[in-house]
Amino acid sequence: MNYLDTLNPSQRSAVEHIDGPLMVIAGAGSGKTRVLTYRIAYLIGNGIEPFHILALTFTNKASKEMRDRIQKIVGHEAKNIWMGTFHSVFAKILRIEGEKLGYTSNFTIYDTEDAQSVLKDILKEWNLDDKLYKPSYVYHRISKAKNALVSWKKYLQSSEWAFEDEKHGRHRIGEIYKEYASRCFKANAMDFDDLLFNTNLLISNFEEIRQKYQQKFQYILIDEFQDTNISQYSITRMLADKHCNICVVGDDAQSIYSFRGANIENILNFQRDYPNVKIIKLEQNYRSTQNIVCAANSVIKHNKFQLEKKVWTANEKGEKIRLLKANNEAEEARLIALSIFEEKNKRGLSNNHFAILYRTNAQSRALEEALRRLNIKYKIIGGMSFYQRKEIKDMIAYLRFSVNPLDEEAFKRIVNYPKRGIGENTIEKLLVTSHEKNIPFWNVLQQYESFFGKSRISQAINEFVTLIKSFQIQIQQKDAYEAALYIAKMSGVLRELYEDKTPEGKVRYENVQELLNSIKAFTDSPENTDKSLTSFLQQIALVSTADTELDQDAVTLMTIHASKGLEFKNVYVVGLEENLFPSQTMIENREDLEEERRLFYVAITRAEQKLTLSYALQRYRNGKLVACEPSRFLFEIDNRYIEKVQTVSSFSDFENSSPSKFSTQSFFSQHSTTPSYVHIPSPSFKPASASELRVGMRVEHQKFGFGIISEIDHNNQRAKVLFEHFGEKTLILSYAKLMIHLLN
DNA sequence: GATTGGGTCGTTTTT
DNA sequence: CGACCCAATC
Repeated sequence: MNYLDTLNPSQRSAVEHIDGPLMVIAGAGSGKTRVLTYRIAYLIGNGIEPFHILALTFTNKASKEMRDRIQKIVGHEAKNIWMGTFHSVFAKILRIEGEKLGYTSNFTIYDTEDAQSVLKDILKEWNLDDKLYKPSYVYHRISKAKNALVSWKKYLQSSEWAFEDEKHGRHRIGEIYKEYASRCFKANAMDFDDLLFNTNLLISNFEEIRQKYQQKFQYILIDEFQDTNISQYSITRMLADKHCNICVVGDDAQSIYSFRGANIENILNFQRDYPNVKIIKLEQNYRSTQNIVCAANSVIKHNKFQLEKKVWTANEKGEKIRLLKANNEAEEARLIALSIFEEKNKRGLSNNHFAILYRTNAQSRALEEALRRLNIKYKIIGGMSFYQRKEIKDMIAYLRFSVNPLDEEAFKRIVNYPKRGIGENTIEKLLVTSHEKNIPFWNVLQQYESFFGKSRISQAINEFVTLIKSFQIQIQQKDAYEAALYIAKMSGVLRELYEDKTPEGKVRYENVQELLNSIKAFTDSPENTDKSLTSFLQQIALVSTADTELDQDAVTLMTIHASKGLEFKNVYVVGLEENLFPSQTMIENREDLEEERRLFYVAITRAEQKLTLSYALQRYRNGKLVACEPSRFLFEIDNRYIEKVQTVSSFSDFENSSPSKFSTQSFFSQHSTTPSYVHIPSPSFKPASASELRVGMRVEHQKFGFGIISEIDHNNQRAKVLFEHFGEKTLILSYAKLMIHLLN
């Protein structure tokens, strides 16, 4: 097996360990994915059947990538490995076995929005103060309980949880939890946490199911183990109970998901639960330069909680880490965009070698604008995903409701969209009757007249019921695509959007078409054996923001959380300001601050060759401009690895630097965003590359901006300039005074 | 029951 | 700045 020869001794011993518990502590960039894939290939090479292997990853993308890589070594057999995220694998199992718990196989998966909407209804009905009982907070609390395997019954009994709630004056959370669980159950729906919670119930309460899956999953592998929660660990432990062939891979220094219930102590628990565990540490980093690795180490050493580990690298020393200071958010974005532009020119890199990482999704705006101005292609991972758009959620709600007519959240979205004359009062009446008499509202709907009598409204409701029933028939008879197409047409959603001729309306129409295309792709793909609509819905409910394809040539913008597991030649980490990163809410708690620092560690270790950090002195928050201080994390990096970059960052800096380097000239242009030409000031100046020349500009003594040279035309002594502006959104130029700055 | 306008409010990270 | 909620009208 020649692929083994490419491994170092630690990696190799991890790969060749077949039986018994194994824990791999893998530092950043130490070839963790490689070890996992080779290990699975090695198991198969040693006669273990692929369908006896269960591999759990953090994102769908990671599992897809791993499956592809295994396939390259072992061939088509890789298809039979059970591989996926915790949520997707257990959703699959629940579809098969869920009846034991009272769910049907076409249960709905409620996303965060659906779940919070259920909670909102309860809080409203119970007249609870929605400041004290914010749906997001209640949801978080219930989620936390579920992930710690605390049922609503236990929650109500436990003094510990009640104590925590009473401390904040929220003594009714237990009751809300109970009501919420009951409503989800009646809707034949599970939220994200239920997928794990119910799997736990299934495996612990049903002997025959436990044995069945213990027998099936003889070899279990878990990636990103540091980010698993109690619920996830409990499932895998029960599954591994018989054969004890469980291999976990993780890095305590990269545990960044405690807000989702991730429990870093699982690493310690694992050693306690499996005393004969073999522990292997992967400490050589193959990804980054020495400077980057050392800087990362100098940061993480400030944390108290960590396993002993020395990450090192044999790579070259590399450049120092650059630190940029900007006056404000917009300028920070400009500096980054400019740096990418110059870096591309200087080293012939392409867009996909760059990533910009930030703490919160909202930070992407300024960056987008700056990149657009320089015509640099970019893509944003996360933020508002395709499936979260209103028109898509509406369309999906039709599909969901047709598949599962108990799905209350889907019902509420579509019952009066497009308009049918069924208003809020009617819906409210309907749902109250359903809850009070304990009759599924789908039944109330069908017998609306016998409850409320004949009226214009009952007419509308009957038509709606007939419509949905026709959809149900389509679903039974046709594949997912044909059924969905029928539903899109007959429901009136397509027509409604088609008739909207505003630009946004057109985009929405196209988006729904795009959704239909993706359903077509789903039914056409030979990899999907189950082509039902149910199966499609299940899959899309669990796609994550990090699953987006990365291969097109664009600069990647994303949160640090979404960047886990990825690597880029050049990385920019922006917004390093106190109260932003580390975030304000994290600063109050010492332990949380450690997690925040791990987040910084993750950000740094994404970079292969060049790392740039930046912060702004002013930033907009709540629409107000506030002064910012540099992040405490910046002071924790050992000075040896940092270079502070003096940037020409404002017009006055520009004007005050050495006068001999300037020349002024008049300048005419139609519009600021179109490229313009400027004359190169001194005939003797022959810039070797575009990046050696910058242009500053002043209009009417106050508006100002910078341009950068994108092309040099030596024959005509002129250069093409792309202008960008700050201070004004659009600036139509009629006359400007230019200052040409020669960097050399 | 639908449509419009004004006012308020808030900001972490995600399966 | 924008998303969301509520009250006042058609």
